[in-house]
Amino acid sequence: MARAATTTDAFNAVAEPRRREILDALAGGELAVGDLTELLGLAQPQVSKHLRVLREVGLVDVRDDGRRRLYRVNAAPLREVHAWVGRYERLWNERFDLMDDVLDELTETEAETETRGGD
Amino acid sequence: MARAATTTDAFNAVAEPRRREILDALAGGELAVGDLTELLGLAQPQVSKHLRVLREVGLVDVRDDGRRRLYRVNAAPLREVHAWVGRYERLWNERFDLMDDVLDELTETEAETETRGGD
DNA sequence: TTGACACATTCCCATATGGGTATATGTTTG
DNA sequence: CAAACATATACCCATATGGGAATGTGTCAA
Repeated sequence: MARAATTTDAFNAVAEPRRREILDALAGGELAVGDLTELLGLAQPQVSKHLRVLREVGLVDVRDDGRRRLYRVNAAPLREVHAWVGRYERLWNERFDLMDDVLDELTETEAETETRGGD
Repeated sequence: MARAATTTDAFNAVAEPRRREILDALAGGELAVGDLTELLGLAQPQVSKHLRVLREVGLVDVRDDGRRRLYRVNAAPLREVHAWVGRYERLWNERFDLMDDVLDELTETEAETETRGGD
C-alpha cells in the first residue's frame, strides 16, 4: 500500500503547508481562486487542485459568483485533529517539567565539576 | 515535486493513522517495539519504520534496555500542530452557530408550511 | 562460541503526490 | 456569435510512501 490519500481526512489534507496557507487566507473571509493564487504566489491550477482536496475533506465550501468561485473555510473537520492533539497537551507540559528537572541536575553537576576543578 | 516527506514535521508524521496509534499506545508510558507490534497487530519491521519517522520528527525518544528498545512519547512537536489548529476553534464554533440559525429558519419554514397546509 | 531473541535496515512494488504545462468548461461582454 | 476572463481538469514526471519479505546488527543465555 502507498501513503494514504490526502483526501482521506483532515489530518492528511492539512499536512500540506500550501493547504494550510490557503485555509489561513480564507480565515479572513470568502476569497476567489484568483485572490488565492495571488496571495500564495502559486499557479492557478495548483491552487484549484489544493482547493479540491480541501473540498473533498469538507474543509472548504464553494459558492458560485458569476464566473468566479468563492471559497470559504469550514473548520468543522479540524475538531477531530484538535481533539486528538489536545490529548497530548498534558504530556508536553510534563515534558517541560522534566526538562526543568534535567536542567537543574545539569546545573548541579556543573557546580560540582567546577568545585572539583574540571574534568 | 512529490508530496512532502513524512519526516518533514509533526503534521506529516501524524497524518498516518498507525503512527497516531503508536503515540496513543505510548501515551501510557514506555513500551518496547515488541509490545507495539502486538498492540497494533502490525509486523515488526513496519513498527520500527514508523518509529523511525516519529523519532526523526522528535515525537518519540528511545532508550536501550538490554536487547530491547524502550520508546516514549515526546509531545513537544505537537504544540505547533495544536497551535495552528487552535486558531480555527472559533471558526468551527461560529460554524455551529450558523448551523443553529439555519436549523431555526428551517423550523420556522416548516411551521409556515404546515400552516399553509403542506407543499 | 553458538543459538535464540529483539530490533533495525534493505529491497521490491503499487500508488498517490504536487508542480508544470496545456487544454476543457463555463460565464460575461461586445 | 466571438473574444476575454475565471476556474477546473488532464497529462507528464520525479519522488516518497507503507506494507511484505529477507537480512543485518547487537544482546543475552548455555
